[in-house]
Amino acid sequence: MSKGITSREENYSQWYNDIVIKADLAENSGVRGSMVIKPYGFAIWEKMQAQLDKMFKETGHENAYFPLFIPKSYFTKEASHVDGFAKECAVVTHYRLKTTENGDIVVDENAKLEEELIVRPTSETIIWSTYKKWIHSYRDLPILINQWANVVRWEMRTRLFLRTSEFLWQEGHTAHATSEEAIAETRQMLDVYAEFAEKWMAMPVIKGSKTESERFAGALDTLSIEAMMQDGKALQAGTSHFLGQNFAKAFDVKFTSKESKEEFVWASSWGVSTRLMGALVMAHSDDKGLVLPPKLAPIHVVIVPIYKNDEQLNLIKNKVSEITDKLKAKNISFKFDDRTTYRPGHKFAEYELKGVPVRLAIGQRDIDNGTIELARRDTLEKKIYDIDGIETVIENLLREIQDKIYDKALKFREANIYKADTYEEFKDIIENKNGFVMAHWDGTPETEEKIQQETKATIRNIPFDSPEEEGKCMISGKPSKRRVLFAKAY
RNA sequence: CGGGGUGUGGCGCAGUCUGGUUAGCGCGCAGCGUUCGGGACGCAGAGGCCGUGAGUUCGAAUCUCACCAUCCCGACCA
Repeated sequence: MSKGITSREENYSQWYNDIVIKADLAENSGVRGSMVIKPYGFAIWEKMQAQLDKMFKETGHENAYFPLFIPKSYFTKEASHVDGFAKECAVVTHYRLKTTENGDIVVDENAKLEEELIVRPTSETIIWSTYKKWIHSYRDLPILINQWANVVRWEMRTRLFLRTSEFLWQEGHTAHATSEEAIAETRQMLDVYAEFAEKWMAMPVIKGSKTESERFAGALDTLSIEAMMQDGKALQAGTSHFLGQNFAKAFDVKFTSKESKEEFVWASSWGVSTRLMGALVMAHSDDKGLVLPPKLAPIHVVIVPIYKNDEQLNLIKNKVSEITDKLKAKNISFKFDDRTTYRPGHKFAEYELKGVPVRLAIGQRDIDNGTIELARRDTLEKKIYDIDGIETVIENLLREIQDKIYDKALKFREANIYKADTYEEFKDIIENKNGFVMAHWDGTPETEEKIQQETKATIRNIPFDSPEEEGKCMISGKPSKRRVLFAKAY
């Protein structure tokens, strides 16, 4: 029984909170809806960032940085974009405080800004107002830029990592000469996200297009990857938007084409956020704590010494340094936990909580026999190995764990994805089985809305790999060419 | 923004209904000793203007009012 972690069965959402807090990933701050990301949590985020950044650069993108503040007038140029974000914007109205006679600090009303500044909820507007200056000719295109930044969306209800008022993310903003090229970029980046989710986070995802009503504010098309969490709910893990010429028109960004014609620029934008941390937790962890895929674990191997006196400890230390030299050579990260203030059992529990993939325990008994105990976090299995060659065992095991937790997540998803042909069936699955439902839909926002109202399930996306098949909408009976993905979502 | 809950040592809570000497408990913390192959044990410690303000009362953690903070559920959203 783990100390202080609510079981998934008992209360899934409390379980999630417990893991985030007890594994030392993050905590609530003094600011409503904003969290402190703690060193261990941030280390995982840094690993995610490093890999994503590498993938962005491999696909030809460069990093840049745009301002946190957006003048209100920029923000309001693209109508549907404003509609989408207006209700959740933090606004800066003053630039100075003053001290009153009784010592209170108050806003200085004389320091009112001429034009209010919006704290960016996303950066399309500030970036497109900048691109206007950069783009004149087809020779200036494409522009392939990413930025790592924080954004603020004033959410009604927040949850650590899954939805916070301020969050960290990356946002790519690209400009192209043709529609085809922008569409290809949009799709390419979705593929990058999917690859990252599956190969690094060990989290299978379903790629598809959003319906019109779920589209990003200002986009012509929004693509998403959707992952299934252990409670059967969907989590949107990344989005990539084809923006058409909407922002180019709003910000008057034109270029002269090869044919000497003046044309508006085509755009894409795409992003993933610290929400991925929440996805990572909910995809793999168990009632004992976090389970991390080795590729994102800050520490691959923890080594716990078991000893009765200094003499034994010194023997162990010597042996361990031989092992760690070999781990270093293989680029496997490790921690030798020789704290004298905690006993081994305490450390075992602690690293299980933190999801360290592999644990080694070594005591006098092992020194005498030339052995070492290895425990893997994903299955909690323990086994005795010869110290000789342990680094190779670990190297292979890390790879195996990475694959195994992916397989486990995939099997779980497959076991919890259903087909429904009637609305009765559909409602039964959504209410009683928890999971994804593939069903026919007539393509209208009205039907989508009705289903959401009645069941709380939404269309997560229209999967790319959903095969063409003749069907009838389960509500209206109108013809439908393929099934779409329904689920309750985070 | 609607509904509900909670504010008491660092953390988690009891005490509040039925006001009364010194506000308890568990964990944690600091000390000594014994321990150390799955969250150790003993001994003896430190640490509280009971969320804020006003009121009722001889007397308030406890009753009243207001405010603030925070969490959960809904609507909205990555």
